[in-house]
Amino acid sequence: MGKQLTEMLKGTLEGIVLALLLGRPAYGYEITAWLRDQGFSDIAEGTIYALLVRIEQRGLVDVEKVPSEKGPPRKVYSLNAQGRAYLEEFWRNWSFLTERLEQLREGEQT
Amino acid sequence: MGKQLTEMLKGTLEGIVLALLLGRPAYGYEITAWLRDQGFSDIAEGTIYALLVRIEQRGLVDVEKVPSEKGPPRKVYSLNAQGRAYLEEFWRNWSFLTERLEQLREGEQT
DNA sequence: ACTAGTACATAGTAACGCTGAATAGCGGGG
DNA sequence: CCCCGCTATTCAGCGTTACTATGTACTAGT
Repeated sequence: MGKQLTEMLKGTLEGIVLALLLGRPAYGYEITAWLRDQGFSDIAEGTIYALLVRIEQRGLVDVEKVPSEKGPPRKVYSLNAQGRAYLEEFWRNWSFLTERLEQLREGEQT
Repeated sequence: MGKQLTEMLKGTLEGIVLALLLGRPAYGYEITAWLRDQGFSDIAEGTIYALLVRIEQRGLVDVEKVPSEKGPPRKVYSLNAQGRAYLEEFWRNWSFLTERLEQLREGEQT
């Protein structure tokens, strides 16, 4: 992964995962695979698990342990009320940033 | 500044400053003031100066020392060829990110 | 027994932005 | 004169994040 994109992901990756969890509950391994599908070519598994631990400790998600037929039990995460509020704040901040950058980008071709 | 936005700025603030410098050369104090104007209400001065040192050491900008009538001499930064290339890469990465997030945000109201 | 695929966890590292303080030059008011 | 306020830059120390690399554990197929 490019160093630039890695830095940009800081703070954003969390929002991406929370947004995904708003749509449907999911577990770490699944999320990693989905991200790779989306073009985040080599996001390390460790990154996702660490992130999930963080958002769990902050009380943004509920966790349920679900046995799997193909390996160790899955920890299925789902967004709770606090997580939804946090996600909304994320979108507000994201909008703020994109607006500023859009302006900058347009001003460019003057 | 919100913690969320602080994290989102990582990697992005650098692009913002480079994009600004593409438009016109500027010095640290000026850049800080401009950012505050743009709504980045309390970006620390120290942050900008550290960032400027970084991009200078990476050879993305040229520096010229210009005496000031109102204080110590200014270090005026201007984007060079390498910096312009780096900025283009930044915009590519930024586009990638915004596209992914736009998709996620739309999928939300389903 | 060995391998591969599934699934989670963690210690150590690097990079970035923030906090808080220090330094330095110049102007004007008490 | 001296201190205050504005301009302008610098630096040490901190917290957070994503990456690297490795380890654990369960199941199925050979």
